[in-house]
Amino acid sequence: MQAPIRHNGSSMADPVVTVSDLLQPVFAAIGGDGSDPVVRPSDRADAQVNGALAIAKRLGQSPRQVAEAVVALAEPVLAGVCSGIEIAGPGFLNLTFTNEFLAAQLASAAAEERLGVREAPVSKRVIVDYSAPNVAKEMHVGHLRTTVIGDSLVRLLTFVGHTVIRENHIGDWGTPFGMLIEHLTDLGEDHAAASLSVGDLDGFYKQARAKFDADETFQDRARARVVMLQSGDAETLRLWHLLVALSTKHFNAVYDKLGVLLTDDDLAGESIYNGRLTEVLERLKSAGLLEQSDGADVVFPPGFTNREGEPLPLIARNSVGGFNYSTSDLACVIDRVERVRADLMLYVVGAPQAQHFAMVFKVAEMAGWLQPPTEAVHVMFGNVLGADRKILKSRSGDPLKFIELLDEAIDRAGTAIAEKNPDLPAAERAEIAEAIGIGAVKYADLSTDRIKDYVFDWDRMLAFDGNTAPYLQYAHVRICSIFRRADLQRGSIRESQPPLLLATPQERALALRLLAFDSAVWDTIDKYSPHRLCTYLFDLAQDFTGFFENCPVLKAADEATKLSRLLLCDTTARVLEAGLGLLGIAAPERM
RNA sequence: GCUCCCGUAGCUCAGGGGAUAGAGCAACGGUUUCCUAAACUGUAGACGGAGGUUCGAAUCCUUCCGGGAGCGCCA
Repeated sequence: MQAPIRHNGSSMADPVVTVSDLLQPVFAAIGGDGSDPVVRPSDRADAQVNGALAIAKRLGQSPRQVAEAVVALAEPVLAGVCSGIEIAGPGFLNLTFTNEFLAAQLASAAAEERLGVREAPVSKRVIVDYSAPNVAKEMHVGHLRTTVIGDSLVRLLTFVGHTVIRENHIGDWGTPFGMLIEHLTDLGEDHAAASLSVGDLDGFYKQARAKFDADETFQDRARARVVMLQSGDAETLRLWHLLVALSTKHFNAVYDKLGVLLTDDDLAGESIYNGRLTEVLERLKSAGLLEQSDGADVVFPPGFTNREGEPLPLIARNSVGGFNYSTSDLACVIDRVERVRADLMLYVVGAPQAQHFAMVFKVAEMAGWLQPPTEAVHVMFGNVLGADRKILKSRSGDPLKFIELLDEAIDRAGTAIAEKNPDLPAAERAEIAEAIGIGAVKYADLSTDRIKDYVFDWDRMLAFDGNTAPYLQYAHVRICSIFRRADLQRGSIRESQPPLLLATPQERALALRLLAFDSAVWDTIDKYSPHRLCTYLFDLAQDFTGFFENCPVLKAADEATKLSRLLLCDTTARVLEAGLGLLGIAAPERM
């Protein structure tokens, strides 16, 4: 058997990557430097190579001839890798891999911790800005996408070797805090703390707002309190800290239940930039960017217009001398570039903010704070809709509370489990209900293209068929079940390294899919689109069940086949678990 | 009015220059002495319209039609 093809000791288990690598010199020889072989997975072969068509076009030659020239050079290079190279259609090459090659690549991937996924060529410092709830407000369904998508991106980027810094840009500053602090003093600290720790942040906020709207003297107190807060009055800051602490306790309860990585160490609220806002203004001024407009200090980035078709400014300081979130976001860019020394900043924030961030990034570029290769990306996303195709609301019309959403998910999952698998020990059931319920919510969110709105549907996300978390988790459970039946440790199969025999179409298909984990992860990272990983995992689960139905494992015809299939099972389980893990979803051993 | 995002099967979604556009639900069939049928499997069904670029377009460009969002001192 041929040794796995590897380069520089780095992981190269993905056949598409390996073959692309091998064909690079062949295409360079025929089409010149930079000719891309364009190797892709294919429905009608193990892989297809499309690059000959592009060369033919550039050289003005017949595609067929170019393809033949490629084949002539490629055959020796791909000896042992491909059992067949066929020219098809206008000039595609259809590749069929040898079983030996696939087995060797898969053995190589299975031997690795990262299951064949390539490490990032350059390790970057990446900031992922996500979740960003508001202090003294209940987290609601509007925070679902940013939290879940951001967390998955953190896991993915970490997995391939980047240094990832999580930043939770909580809304802990601004004019509402005057009214909130005054309401706090009215209630009395102890009473307020008690009521807030029960988790009724919205009630507190609404009471404060109602008082503010109805009572002029309260308004005056609130305004005065804002000034005290901004001037750093010690007592006011103490009360403010109290509000922040009570709120973050609530955030953490949600994060805990949701199973995301965010902790108090990741808090980077708006308030931390407060001391640097005048600096932003000065630096904009010395860069010659600052202009006066209607009494405000503004910057006019090119390419933005307002309703009247006039240039649209980014307002750095308003006409009464106040700063706003544009100023704060600019200070934030400076901080991330100059203090944190980030190479890449991901802002996981909803699509409605697209123009705001485009303007902030543009101004930061103009001021020279944001320069290549440092990059800021607005990872935007659409809304979560209800059955009526409007933004998801609770029965009362308020935004759906995040914590209630999660409780309902766990509750529904628990009911389903009790029904489908009543034999499960009660102690285990609660834990599994959480894995299934939370997984379902996260997967429903991650599995559609983030840019689009999606319709929130309990029945669909908790269904055990289709592109859902439970379906993927079930595939994993079935594998665990096989090993449990056989009373075998999964690790022992791995260590004994039995030869992989890919005799059936289902085994080959499964092996090919397992080897594509690398491409799937990188494709997901390149586009910051977790749904691509979801699609891959769903395909993997389907390939696995095809294998499961057609290829008996414990009752295989002979011992060698059994061991080979056990290794396929183990590797599948590991990829499923790792893949779900990258989405922040647990893979229980039974359900 | 301007700008951005989205229109793929009855429904919910993939595919974002390559061959015959993939799934899942729902519909109508078939499969359990067998590792969890929470599964597998067969049939039927689609690129909003019109132009253009290209050897090749669901994919890129223009335009129109539909849906959503944003457009100066809130965040």
